[in-house]
Amino acid sequence: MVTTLNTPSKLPADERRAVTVEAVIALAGSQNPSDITTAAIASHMNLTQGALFRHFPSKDAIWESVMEWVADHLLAQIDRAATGIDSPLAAMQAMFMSHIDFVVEHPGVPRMMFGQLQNTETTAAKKIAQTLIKRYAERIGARIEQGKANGEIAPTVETRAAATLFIGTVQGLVMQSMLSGDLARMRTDAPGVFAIYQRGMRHNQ
Amino acid sequence: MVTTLNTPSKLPADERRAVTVEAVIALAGSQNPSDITTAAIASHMNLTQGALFRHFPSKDAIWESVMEWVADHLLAQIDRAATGIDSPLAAMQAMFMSHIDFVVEHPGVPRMMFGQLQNTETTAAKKIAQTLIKRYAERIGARIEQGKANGEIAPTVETRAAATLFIGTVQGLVMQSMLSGDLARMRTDAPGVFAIYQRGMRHNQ
DNA sequence: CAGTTAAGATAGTAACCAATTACTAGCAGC
DNA sequence: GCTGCTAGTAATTGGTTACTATCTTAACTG
Repeated sequence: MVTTLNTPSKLPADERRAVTVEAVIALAGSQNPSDITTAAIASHMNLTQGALFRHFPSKDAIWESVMEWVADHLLAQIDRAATGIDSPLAAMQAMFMSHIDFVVEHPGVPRMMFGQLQNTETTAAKKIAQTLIKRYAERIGARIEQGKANGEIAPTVETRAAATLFIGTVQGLVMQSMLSGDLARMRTDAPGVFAIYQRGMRHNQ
Repeated sequence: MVTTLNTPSKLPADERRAVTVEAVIALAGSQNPSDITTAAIASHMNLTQGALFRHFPSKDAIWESVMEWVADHLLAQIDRAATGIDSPLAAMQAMFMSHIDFVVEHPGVPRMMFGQLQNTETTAAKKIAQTLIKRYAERIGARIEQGKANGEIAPTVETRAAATLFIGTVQGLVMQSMLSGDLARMRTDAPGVFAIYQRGMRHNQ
């Protein structure tokens, strides 16, 4: 009756791919993504290096899967945070905080995003990262337009600039916490930072 | 009378080091810093790879020199932009625009900064990058305090949060332009973005 | 102009990395 | 109980990288 709770040494292909993605995300939390080797990925999941290539045709394909995971989960998380909130500014605040939570839970994610966007050749993984940010900006932009129609947001605000600033604000927080090495600091700093953003957007009265 | 204007084949050590730094900055403008090889650096300056190690003990030492160059020049540029401007908010705007100009002129710089900050081991180059951002934040923080005393900036604004947001704002613009591949877009988007920031900071009346 | 030396060329080396290959254990279905 | 499939191992390959040892040359200097 000694049932082992460890993952079995052999996994079906789709599960193995999922575990691989998780391994990469975990590793990115503690080292520069650009020097995560296939050997490191494999050893982190108790597998030999060569076995990885039974499930992925190349290392690039691994990155592609990882970035897909990131895009799906991040967008789902901010969508979930914003549902049921009528006020555009309040919805944006919920998305902001939920994004921060996501990063604190998965510290490897911003590192991977930065890493992908630095590639000058357009890899598949980079394209996914680009699409993610584009969709993110669209969601924010829609709320801003709502807010303008609403009277909540000043009509003089440029929508594209405001969406850029929103994303930049998150990135700034991430960067500062990467500098200090204290990820939790992001959560405590977030409200004050967002307050200034909100103040810049809100229509007086 | 055929005086060649080309740089001579041999250079004194200090000049060679300066040229090396420039080569790295140029290369970072068109490729991921983490795969700039010593061979690529050397060939970009018409030198053999081995010759580099006459002037630098290691590749890390090259990165150290490069980051020193960045820190010195960026801080000098924003200081120059702000001198003689009494209004804190106006000074911050000048620093903002001047920072954007710096990045447009040296597109490799943000890439290198991101690259350095992703290293988890604390290299000498990373320490310089950290110090740079710390000093930058101090300069911005000082202006914010001036503005509060001045009555120009709302007293409710948290100084640290506002400094974080300032830097994040620049980073957001950089990131968006890296996404689109259109660096010049940064210049056109910058005023609208800064306007929102300024609106969030300013004391009403 | 001769002698010195700093700077560069050439040709390595050891370490590392992604990808491939030959082989094997375990299981399912006829 | 054999057959074939799936997932894995272990060893190896070709290529790249930072760094070095040794020889060569260009540029000052007295």
